[in-house]
Amino acid sequence: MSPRAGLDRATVVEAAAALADQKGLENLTLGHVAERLGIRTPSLYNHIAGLPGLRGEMAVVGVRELTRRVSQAAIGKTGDEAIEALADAYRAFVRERPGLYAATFPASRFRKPAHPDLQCAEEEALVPMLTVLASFKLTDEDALHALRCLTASMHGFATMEVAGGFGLALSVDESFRRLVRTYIDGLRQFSQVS
Amino acid sequence: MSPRAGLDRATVVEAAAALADQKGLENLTLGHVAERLGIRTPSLYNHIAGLPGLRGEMAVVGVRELTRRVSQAAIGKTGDEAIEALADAYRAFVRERPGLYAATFPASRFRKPAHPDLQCAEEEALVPMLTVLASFKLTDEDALHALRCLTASMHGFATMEVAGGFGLALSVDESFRRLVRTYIDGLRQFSQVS
DNA sequence: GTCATAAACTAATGAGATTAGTATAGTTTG
DNA sequence: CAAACTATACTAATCTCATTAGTTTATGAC
Repeated sequence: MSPRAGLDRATVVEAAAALADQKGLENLTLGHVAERLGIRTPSLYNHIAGLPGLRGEMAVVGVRELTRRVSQAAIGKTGDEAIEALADAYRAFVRERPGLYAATFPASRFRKPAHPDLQCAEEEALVPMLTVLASFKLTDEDALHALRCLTASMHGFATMEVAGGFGLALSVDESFRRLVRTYIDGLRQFSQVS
Repeated sequence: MSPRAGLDRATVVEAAAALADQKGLENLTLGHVAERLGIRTPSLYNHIAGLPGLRGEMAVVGVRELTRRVSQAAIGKTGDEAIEALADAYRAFVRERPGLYAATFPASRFRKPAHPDLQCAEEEALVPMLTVLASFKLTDEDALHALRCLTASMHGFATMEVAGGFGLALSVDESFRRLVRTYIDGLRQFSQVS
C-alpha cells in the first residue's frame, strides 16, 4: 500500500517497548511490532537488525531512560533524602515500564557482542548513584560495594513486585520503604559523616 | 529405533534444567532436550505438556530444590548465623543452577493458570525463612516485611551476579556479605531480642 | 500367549524470524 | 523540471521450532 510510512528506528523501538510493557518482553514478536506500526514484518529490517538488534536498542533506550529518571529524582537532594528519591524513581520506572526494564537486563552472560552504546549507557547509569553516595564520604571501595548493594536491592524488589511475587495483603510501599531505610542505615556503618 | 528409552518426567525435566543452566533458559528448545535424551522432539509430549508444561515442571523442581538447600543450610542455627547461612545457600543455588532458578521466576503476571503444585511449593519455600526470622521475635507484620526484603535482596543480588552485572574488579563475596549484614542489622530495629 | 497400554516414531501444520529480490516514493542533482 | 538515486516498503521463500495426528512396538498384566 504505502511504500513510505515515515518510520524510524526510535519509533520502532518505542512501539516494541510499549508492547513489551503490555504483554511481557518474552512475548514480544516482530509480527506484533509490525502490526502495531501498520507495516509487514520484513519491513522492520530497514530499521533494526532483527530481533536481537531490536532487543539491544531497547536495552539502550531503557538504560538511558532509567538513568534520566533516577538523575532527575536526585536533583537538589543529598544523603538519605537523595537515596530515597532515587530508589523510588527506580522502582517507579520498573513498575511503569516493566518490558523496557526487562530488556535492560539482558543476561549479558549470553550476549555475544557487548553493544558499545549499551556498555556506555550502563556506565553512565552508575554516575548519579555514585554521586549521591559521595555525600556519605565513603572510601572508593566502600562506595562500590554500596553501589552494588543498592542496585541489587532495588532491582530485586522491583522485579519481584512486577512479577507478582508479593502476593500477601501487606503494603508493598511499606516493605520498600523499610528496605531502603535499612540500606541507608547500613551505609552509616561505613560513612564518615554523621 | 528404540520404542522404549526408559524415560520419565523427572528425567526430562532434569535434562531441560541442565541445558537451561548451560545455555540459558531463554535458549532452551525442545529439540535440544530431545537430542540430549536421544529421542525425537514429539516423543517428549509423552512426558510433558509442551514447552509451557516443561517450564512449569522446572519451576516446581527449582523451588523445591531451592527450599531444600535453604532449609538444610539453616539447620541448627539461629539469629544472624542462620540468616547468613540461608543467604549463602540461596546465592549458591542461583550460581550453580541459574537456568533452573530462572525457571522458578516465571513472571506470574503472564502465567495463565497458576499451577497448583507450584503455588504450594512457593508457599512452602517461605517456611524456612519465616522460621529463621522467628528467632528475632518480630510481630507478624514486621516478619512479613522482613521476609520480602530478604528475598528481594537475595534475588536481586544473585540474579545480577549471574547475569554478569558486576563487572568491576571488586570482591563479589564481600559485597554480598555486606548486603546480608546490613539486612541483619536492620532487622534489629524491629526485633524484640538483644 | 494374548492384549492393553505406554512410549517411541514419522509426517504434517503453523507460527515466527530471516533473507532475497522487487517496486515505489521522496530526494538530490544536472 | 526531469533523471537518477536512495531509502523504505512490499511479496515470496526458507528455516527453525512447537505442536498435533496417526502409527508402531515393546513391556507388563492376565
